[in-house]
Amino acid sequence: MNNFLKEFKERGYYYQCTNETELSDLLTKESTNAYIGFDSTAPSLHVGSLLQIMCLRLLQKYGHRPIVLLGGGTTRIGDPSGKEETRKILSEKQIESNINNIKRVFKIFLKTKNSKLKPIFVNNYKWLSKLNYINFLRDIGRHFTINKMLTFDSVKLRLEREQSLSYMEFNYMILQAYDFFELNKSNNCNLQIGGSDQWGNIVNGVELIKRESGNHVYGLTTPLITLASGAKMGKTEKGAVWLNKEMVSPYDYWQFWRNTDDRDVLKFLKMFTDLSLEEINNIKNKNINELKILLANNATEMLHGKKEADKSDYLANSTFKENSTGESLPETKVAKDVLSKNIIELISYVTKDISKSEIRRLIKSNAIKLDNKNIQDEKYIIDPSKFLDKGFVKLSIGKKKHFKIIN
RNA sequence: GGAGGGGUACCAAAGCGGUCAAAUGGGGCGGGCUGUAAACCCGUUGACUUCGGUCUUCGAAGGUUCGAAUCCUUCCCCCUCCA
Repeated sequence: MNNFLKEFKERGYYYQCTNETELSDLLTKESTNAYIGFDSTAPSLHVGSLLQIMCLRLLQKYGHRPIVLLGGGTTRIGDPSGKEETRKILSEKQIESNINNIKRVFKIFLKTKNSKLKPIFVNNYKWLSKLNYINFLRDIGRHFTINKMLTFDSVKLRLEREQSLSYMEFNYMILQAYDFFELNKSNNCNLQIGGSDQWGNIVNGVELIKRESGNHVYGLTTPLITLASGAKMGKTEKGAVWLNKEMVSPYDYWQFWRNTDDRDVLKFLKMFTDLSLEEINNIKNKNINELKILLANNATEMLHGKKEADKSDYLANSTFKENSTGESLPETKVAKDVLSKNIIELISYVTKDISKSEIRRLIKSNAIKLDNKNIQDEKYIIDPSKFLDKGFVKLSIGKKKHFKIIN
C-alpha cells in the first residue's frame, strides 16, 4: 500500500475510499493535488476541522500538494448534510472576512515555503458565481438524476423527518461536485478528502468528473470523531474550541487537550500530534497524565507555537499544585473602589458573566478561595495590606479557575 | 382548503385556577472521592437582596378573576391526519 495511505490509516484518519487500489497507485506514482473544502460560516475553524487539517499536513509530508477550498460560493448556500435546519445565510462581506481569518490557520499548520507543496487557496465563489444557469443545467445538471439525489442521506433524512429542504440546499451537492470538477480541470486535483458526512457529495464529484471529462479521480473520507463519553468532539459547554487565540486562549486550548478522556488519549496522540507512530507505540504505557501533557504540549505547540505551549504547561503546573501562590497567572487589574467593596463585587467584576446570585451560591458551596483560603462570608472585604506583601491576591473559583488580582 | 394536537426554564418533558420560580430526566455549575480523567455520591441550577423579602418569567397581546403557566378572545409559529 502507498505510504501516505498507510500512515493515513494507522493514524486513524481513514473511513472510506472510492477506490483504494487505484488511489494507492496514483499516490505512489506521482505527486498529487488534493483538496478539502472548509466551512466559512464562522471567523475561525474549530477543533472539529482539525482532523481535516492534519490530513493536509500528511499530504505534504508525502509530497502531495493540498488545495484548500474556502467556500465563498457554497457558504452562500449552506450544506444540508447533517443539518436539521436551514442555515443562516451570511452576507458576502462577512464571508470574505471569515475566509481571510481562516486562511491564517492553514499558514500555521502547512508548509508554505516549498513551492511545489505549498497550499493553493481557492474560493469557489470565483467559478460558481459565473455559472450560467441554462448552460449549467444542460452540461452538469444532466448528469444528476433526482432519483439518485433523493437517496443521499443529507436529503433523505430531511425528507423523512418532513423538514423542509429548499431547492437551494438541494443543489448543494451538485455545486460541491462541480467544485471538484472545476478543480480537477484547473488545478489537476485528483483527490478530495472530507469528513464521512461528505461522502455523498464527494462521490457525486468523482462521478461527474468521470462522465464529463473521463478522468479518474478519488474520494477519501475521515471518520466522525466521537469521544469515549459519546459526545461529539470539540464542543465543550463553553462553546466550540476555536483554532484562534483571540477566541480560545492558548492556555484554554492546552487545557482542552489536557482534559482528554483517558480512553481517547492514544487515539488523539495519533491523530493530532506529529509524534511518529513508533514513538507513540513506545510510550503508550507511560503514565496517562504524562501522556495527556504530552498531547496538550504537542497540540498547542502546533497551533500557537512552542512558547505558548511551554507557558501553558508551566502555568498549569503551578496552578494545579496545591497551595500554589498564583504567581505565574495572567494578571487581572482591579481598581481600588471595586476592591473596597465586598468579595461578590470583586468576583462579579473579574468574571463578568457570572450573576451575583450565582456567586452567592458559589460562596455557600465552598467554591471561593482567596490565597487558598476558603471565603464563606459574602461581605468579606480584602485587606488592602495583602497587596503590600507580595503585590497580588490569588482568587480561585472552583478548582480550575484562578485569577491573579493586582491592584 | 377541512379535522385535530401542540408551543413551559439550556434541552427534553410534567403541570392545566391558589400550596408554581414551576415536578422529573439530561446537561451545566459547585462539593466529595481521585489523577485537572472516567465512574460514583451529595448539593445547586431566573435576577436583585439590608437574607425579611422584592422584581421578572410558562409563544405574543388583551380579558375574566381576590388570584392564571393553568379559563376566555385575537394573533403568530410548529406538528399530525384528510383533501
